[in-house]
Amino acid sequence: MEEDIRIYIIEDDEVIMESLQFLIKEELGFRLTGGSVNAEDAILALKYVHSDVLLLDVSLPGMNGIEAIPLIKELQPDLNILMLTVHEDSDTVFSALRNGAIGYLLKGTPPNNLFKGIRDVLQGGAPISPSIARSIVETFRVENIPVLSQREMEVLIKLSDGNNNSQIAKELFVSANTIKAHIKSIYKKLHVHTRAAAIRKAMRKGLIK
Amino acid sequence: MEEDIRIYIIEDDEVIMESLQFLIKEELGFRLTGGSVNAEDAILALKYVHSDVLLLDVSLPGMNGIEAIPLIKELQPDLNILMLTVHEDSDTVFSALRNGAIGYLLKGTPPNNLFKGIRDVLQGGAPISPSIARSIVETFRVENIPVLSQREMEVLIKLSDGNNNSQIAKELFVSANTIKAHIKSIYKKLHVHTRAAAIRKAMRKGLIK
DNA sequence: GTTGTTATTACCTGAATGGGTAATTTTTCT
DNA sequence: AGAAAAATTACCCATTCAGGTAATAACAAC
Repeated sequence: MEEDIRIYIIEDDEVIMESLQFLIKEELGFRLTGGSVNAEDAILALKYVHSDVLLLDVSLPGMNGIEAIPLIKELQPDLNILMLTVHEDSDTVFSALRNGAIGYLLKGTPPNNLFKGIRDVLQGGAPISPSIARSIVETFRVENIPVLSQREMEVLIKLSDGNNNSQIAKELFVSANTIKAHIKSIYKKLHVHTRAAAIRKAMRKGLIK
Repeated sequence: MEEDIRIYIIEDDEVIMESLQFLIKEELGFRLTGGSVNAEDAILALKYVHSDVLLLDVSLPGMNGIEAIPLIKELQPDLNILMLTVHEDSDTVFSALRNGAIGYLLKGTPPNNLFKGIRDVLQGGAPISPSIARSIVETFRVENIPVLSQREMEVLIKLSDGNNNSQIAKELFVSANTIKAHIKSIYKKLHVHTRAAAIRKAMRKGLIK
């Protein structure tokens, strides 16, 4: 009773795009959620379409795939990004990984390897050098420590003390509406939607003790 | 514009009790919130009376002062407990400190020292060996790790993931009311009143990661 | 065999939260 | 000087939370 793996594709080459779409549509356990021919369009679409895996071409017209990664991660932090590349150029791959991609697939790879790579990701692996690559990735990735403004930090700390919005407002001599605004902003930066989750994430990231 | 320091006394010796009550009533900046002649009565009263400092006689009829400490701490975790003792018996003092008392006052102490001792506490000190005692206390105190039941832990973890009550209810196959009950119980054990504070405390205590 | 803890559910109420949108002011960076 | 980011406030709305009270059942401890 597994759910389909939802896949989104960003690829400008028509032939490759159609071939990938065809393969995914036909393969059991996979579902296509959409596709774009450039990063800019994709970023607009990805605000609304949620997927498990993104196949992202490295070379795109306009913004290239690697530049797009952090922007996409902003939208969907938990989306697993796999780069699509023609040859295994280590510089390219490394900067992709450093930016937040989880692995890469070679464009010439046979369908079965492609599917295996995608399934690997969902099981916590990283395609191509399955396990080792993953640990390298973790090491190299620049720990995306969210930057909260000074004011947001003050709010966060009081939040963690168990204060509610109006209590914080009083202590900081501003209106409760302001505190709400700050908290919304904190949620956005930490990618959470509740106070409880915000505190946990903030503690894990070392923002508060 | 300082607020009065609110003091509660538990002392079975009538003479000493009256003498302390008199002193506190007369002294500027101090206010008596109540008194009991034994721990059992006090525990009932302390459910309703909030104070800053509790003067607690070591030797009491029935439950002694030291045994009473953890029970009182359950009711008012932030209450500063000062033991009243006749002689500086280190065993007694140490077990009091280990149980959660913050310091001790000798019964023969002149009024001014008494007041100073109490003021010390409110300023983060610990009477008798003002600063050093404090750090010793912290070291010796058995870290009262709250014991959450298995079910409460499950709820806590899901809470920290940012789930709300009804989401947790679904995942655990019980009603949202049940989750509410568990969360209330968690709050009681952790001495908090909000989710945010619960998460922080739980993380600090190592209950969750 | 009674007492205590845990788990479960329910109902009520007022307060608080999270999300959306929008606008102004101040700071900061370029 | 002009653009971008941070801080401020406001209003609306539906949902959620926190606290209080209460009751039942299962199970362990004493």
